[in-house]
Amino acid sequence: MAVVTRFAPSPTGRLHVGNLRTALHNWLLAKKHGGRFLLRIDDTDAARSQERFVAAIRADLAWLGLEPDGQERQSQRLAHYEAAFARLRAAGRVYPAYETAQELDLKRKIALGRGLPPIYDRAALALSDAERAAKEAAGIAPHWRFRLDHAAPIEWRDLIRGPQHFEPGQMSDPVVRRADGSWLYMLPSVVDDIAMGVTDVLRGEDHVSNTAVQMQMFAALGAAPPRFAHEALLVGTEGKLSKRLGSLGCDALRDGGLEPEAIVALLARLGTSEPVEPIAERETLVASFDLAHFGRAPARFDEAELARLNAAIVHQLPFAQVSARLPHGMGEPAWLAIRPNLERVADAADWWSVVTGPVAPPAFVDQDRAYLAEAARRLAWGPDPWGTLTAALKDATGRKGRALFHPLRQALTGRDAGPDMHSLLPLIGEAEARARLERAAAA
RNA sequence: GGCCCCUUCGUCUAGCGGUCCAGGACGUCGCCCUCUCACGGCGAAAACACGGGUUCGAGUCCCGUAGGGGUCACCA
Repeated sequence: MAVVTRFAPSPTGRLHVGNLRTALHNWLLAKKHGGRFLLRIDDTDAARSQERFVAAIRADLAWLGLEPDGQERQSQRLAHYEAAFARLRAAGRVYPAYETAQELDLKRKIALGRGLPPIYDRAALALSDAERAAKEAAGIAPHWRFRLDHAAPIEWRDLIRGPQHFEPGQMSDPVVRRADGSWLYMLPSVVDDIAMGVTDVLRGEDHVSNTAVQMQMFAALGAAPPRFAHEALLVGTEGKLSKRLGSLGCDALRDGGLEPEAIVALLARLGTSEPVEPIAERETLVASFDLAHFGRAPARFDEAELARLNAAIVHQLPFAQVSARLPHGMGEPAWLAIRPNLERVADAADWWSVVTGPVAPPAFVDQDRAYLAEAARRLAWGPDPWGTLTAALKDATGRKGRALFHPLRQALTGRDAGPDMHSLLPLIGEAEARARLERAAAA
C-alpha cells in the first residue's frame, strides 16, 4: 500500500524548528516509500488563524524544498465534520455539556489540589432530560464532548515508541465542538485523515494521548486507524524546552543567512542514530531515513551546530547555485577562492569588497614600507603573479616566512588573514595591486 | 499530583547477558599540509545517573531513588 503522510500546521504563527522537523520527517517518510506528502492547513480556530501565516507556511516549505503533493484546508471541509458529528451523535458517542470554561478550570484546580488527576467528571453525562432542557431554556449553548468507551484499553504499536497502552477511564472526554459551533482539532483531524487516505501519522510525542482518543474516533467512524509514530521533542542547549527554540522561526533562520540544505541536513538526522553530516543531496537523506533510527529521549537543538553545518554546506556549494546571491561582478574564480573562508554565503560580499577595494592596511614601520615599495616595483603579471612576486622578493631581500608574506597580505587586503593570495591577487588585478602596494609604502 | 516516555563520551547515538578495559559522528585537543586564516589528512583525550537485586557473568533483565521530557484546554 502506498504511503501517505501529512503535515498539519495551524496558521497561527510562523513555522519554527520543531514544526520544520516534523514536516521534514513526514516528507522523508513519504519519499522513502515512494508515497505522497500532503499539507493540511488546520485552520478551524478562526480567531487565531491568519491568512498571512498560511502563505508563510507554504513559502517556508517551498524554500526548504518540501513541496506537498496535495493540499487541504479544514475551513473548507466543515460539511464533512458536520456529517461525522451527526453520525457520532446518533450513535451516542457525543454529548452536550454546559459547564463554563471558568467552572471547568475550577474543577481542574480542585482535583489537582487534592492530588487527583484533573479529568472531566462527566457531570454533563449524568444530566437528566429535564435538567438539559432547563439549561437550554436558560439560553446556555452547550459544547460537545466525545464519549470515550471505558470498556477496553486503547492500544497500538507506535512505529517509534513501540507498544502503547492507555486506559480510557483515566482520560477526559475530549471537547470536539465549541459552544459557538466551531470545531476543535481532535475530530476534524480524524475525519480528514480518513478522507485523505493518510496511512502514517508522524507527529511529536506531545500528541500521544491525543492519538489514544483518536483511535476511538477512527473506530467510531468505522475506519481503520493509520499507523502512528511519535517522535521525541527537541529541547534547547540548556536541556529544557527553551523559549528561544519555540520562537526560532523559519524566517529567522533564513534571515540569518542559513542554507535550507543545512537546516534539512541537521533536522533530518538530529535525534537519530545516523550521524549529522553536511549532506546537500536530498536522495541521500531519503535513503537513510528510517523511523527505527529514532531515539526516544528528547534531543538538543544547538544553533552553533547548525551554524557549523551551514559552513560545511557552503564550502561545497557550486558557483551556479549561489551566483544570483553574490555581489555584482563576482565570478566563479572569486567564489572558489573565497568559499572556504565563509560561514554563510552572505559573507562573500565582505571578501569581495576586499578584492574590489578600497582597503585600509595598517601603518607600517619604515623597514616594511621600503619592502612594500620594492614589491610594487617587482610586481609582474603572469599566470601566477603572487608566486612570481614572492619568489622575486625572496631573492632580492633575503626575507622569508612571515616577514616575506605578511606585509604583502596586509598591504594588498588590509587584513591579517584570509583566502589564499595565489587566487586572490589575480582577482585584484595588476594596476590595483600596484597602487595598493605603493600607497601602503607611502603611508 | 495521576498517567506515559526517557537517562551510555561536551552533543547525537551504537549496544537488544559474555565477542565492551564500550563503537561511530560532531565538537575539543595534538600533529601534518601550508606564505596567513580557512579547507583537507592523521591521531588523542572523553561516557554506561545512583542504589539494590537476578545471574557463573549486567551498559544490556527486575525493583527503587534522583534527574529530564510529555500530557491531563471550549490550543493544536
